[in-house]
This record gives sequence, structure tokens and C-alpha cells, in this order.
Amino acid sequence: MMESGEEGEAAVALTREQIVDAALSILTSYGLADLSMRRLAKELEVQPGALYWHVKNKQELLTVLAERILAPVTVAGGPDLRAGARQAAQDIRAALLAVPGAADVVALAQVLRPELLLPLRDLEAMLAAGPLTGQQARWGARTLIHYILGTVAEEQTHAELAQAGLLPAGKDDGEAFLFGVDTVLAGLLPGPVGGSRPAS
Amino acid sequence: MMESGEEGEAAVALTREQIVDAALSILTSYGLADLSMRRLAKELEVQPGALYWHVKNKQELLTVLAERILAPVTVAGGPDLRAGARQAAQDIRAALLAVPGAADVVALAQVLRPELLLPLRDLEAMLAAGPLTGQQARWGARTLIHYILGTVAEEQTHAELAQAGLLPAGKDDGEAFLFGVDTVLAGLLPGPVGGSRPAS
DNA sequence: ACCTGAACACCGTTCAAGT
DNA sequence: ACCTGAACACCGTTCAAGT
Repeated sequence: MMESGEEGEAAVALTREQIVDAALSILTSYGLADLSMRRLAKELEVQPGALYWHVKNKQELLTVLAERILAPVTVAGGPDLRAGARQAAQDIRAALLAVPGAADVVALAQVLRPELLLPLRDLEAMLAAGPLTGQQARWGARTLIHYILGTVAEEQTHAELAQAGLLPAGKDDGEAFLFGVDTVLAGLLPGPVGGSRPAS
Repeated sequence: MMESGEEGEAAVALTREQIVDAALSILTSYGLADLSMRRLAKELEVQPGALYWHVKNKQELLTVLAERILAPVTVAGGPDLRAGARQAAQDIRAALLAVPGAADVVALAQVLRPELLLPLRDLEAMLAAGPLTGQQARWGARTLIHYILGTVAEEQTHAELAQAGLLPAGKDDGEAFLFGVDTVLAGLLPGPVGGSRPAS
């Protein structure tokens, strides 16, 4: 009843997809500190070396993980540039917060393979479609992205240490986050006079 | 000729200061990836376990390292708030860039023991001395700090990977950095009309 | 083509025992 | 008081050899 050529009790071949799925699952359930190649191999019931037939190394794995984490985010440009960028920032933050350690993983990927992180590129494209010069859009997007990754990385590190009992638990402060986003956007896209400083 | 009670060829006692000095030296010369407790012990010619009599664990060591890295920075408030904050941001960045991996070390310390990072607290105090409310100053300072740490962490990760041959070397982009700082400050402290968007 | 087994060169941390 | 020796429970990566 075997379909193709395999024999004996050898399991069907491990795939790259399975590895990434399992990695994301460990990350989601146990955090970045627990995501090791050996732990991952154990979860998949293979020897650690087996993983290296499917991925080049741990960095490459983290890079595709970053891509997956941001994949659900769609950055849509509307008529109001400031509102659109604000929404994008909020969506990116939400996607990151869904996965412990995601901010660190994405920050690494942005150095290693920034071209894979489409939502972040879309954010830049969105800003470039407004009144800004190309360089202003590029630098402005980077400013926003660094701010987002920095804030979320801090939140996630705090959460990780709190879970380990090393720190009291902190609150999810979306209000402080938006204050920063609005500050950057006000500096980048000055609107009507008097309305440029974000409300507290 | 021995001054006090020690005998034989036992070296003088290891001190916490020595440990921190050696750690900073490894960090400066070889980067964060090479700063392990074992490597540090080897450098000091002691067994790894000896370190744990002087420091609680690696995290505590990194925390005091962060304090030391930022120690040379003095945040001085002048008449022009925006200029002062700009200078502070630049000085903090310079102190971080002097030590590979410093941005990551400081980011960890800011979660673990933010009260030890005086220059970062001074930056907040400086903003609080202006027209901003307490919350605006607090959130504004955090926005700036997250931006600074995020940018420098990216630069340093890039440099580390470039040194390992995994990436082409990147340039020290102080101009892009200042664009971001000016953008945040323009959003936070809107000045005369028409002068609020940073020059490209 | 895909994986195992085994090794290499590491980690952080603890702790009895020594001086 | 301060440190050694030795262990525990891990890492990422490579690679000959097997199927």
C-alpha cells in the first residue's frame, strides 16, 4: 500500500516548512531563549544535524521566521498619509507582540536580509508616496522602524524577565507607544499649525 | 616583606573592579559574542566559578558594564532645549559606538536596572524642564532613547556581521541618525512655523 | 536524497572541598 | 574570605557513514 519508493519504517522526509513551523511554535510557547537547534531537533524527533540539510544555519532560520512573523501585516496606503503610517506602525507592533522575542528576531533579519521584510519596505514606500523626498521617506521609515522595534524589544525583554521571576510584570502600554509614533509622524509630516504635538 | 596575612604564592585577591575592567576590554576588542564568563575567567587566569563570588551572574555583570559605558556622557541642560537634547542624543550615541555590542548591553540594563543609567534619566529630566508635561517628557525621552538604542544596535549588529564576513561593511551614518533625532524633537517640541521638518 | 552517530569546541551556573 | 575542581545541563555546527 505504499505510494512511492519508501520502505521500512522510515518516516516521511522532514521539510523546511515543518522546521519553520516547529520553530515558530517553540518561540510562541517558550520564547527565544528556548529556541535552540537542539531543542528544535528534539521537538521534531530528529538528530540536530538533520536540520542542517534543510537550513544553512540558525541565522537563516531566524531570518525566515522574521519573514513569517511579519507576513500577516498588510500596509495599505490611503488618502491620509499620517493615519496610514500610524495604522501600519500599530499593525506591525501587534504582529510582533504576538510572538515572544519577535522584535529581536526581526531586528536581526533587518540587518541580514531587509529585503525579505515586506511590510517594513511597504512602510517606506508609503511615506515616499507623500510630500517627502526619497531620502526623507527612507530615513523617516527607518526612524519609525527603529522606534517600533526598540519599544517592542523592550516590552518583550521585560515580559521574558518577568516570566522568569526576575522582574515584576509590566503592562501592555499601547498608549505610550502611540505617543512615540505620533511624535515621529508629527516631526516628519507637520500638519496644520498648532496640531503637531501629540496629545498626552 | 609581606604586608598582611597572605602567604605562599597565592595572587592578590580578584576584585569586582578587575572583572568589570576585563569584561569591558573583551567587549571592546572582540565583541559581545566573545564575552562569556568562561572566556573572562581565562583572561583573568581564574576558574569560571571564581567570578560568581564577585558578581551574582552574567546579567548583573552586563548591567554594571552598561553603567560604565554610559558613565562618560554628561547631559547638560542649556537655554535651548532642542539643541541640548540633540547634543545629548549625539553624545549617547558616541559613547555606545565606542564599545561593540554596547547598544544591546544598555538595552538589557534599561529593562533590568534603568535607575543605574544616569545619562538616560538626565535626558528625561532635561525634557521635563521645558514646556512639556511630565508624561510628555517621560514618553518623549523614551521615544528618543528607543530610537537611539535601536539605531546603534543595528549599526553594531551590522558591524559585527560584517567583521565575521557575513555582510559587506556599512558606513557610519551620523547624518541619518541626526535626521531621526531631529524628527523626534520636531514632533516633541514644535518650534517656529515652517521650520519643524528636519532638513534632508 | 536525507538522516544518524559521534564528535569538536564551546556555554552559564552550582557547590563541596580546599586554603 | 576567596578560590579550585568537578560536575550538570546545556549550546551550534560539521561530517563520515549509513540507508
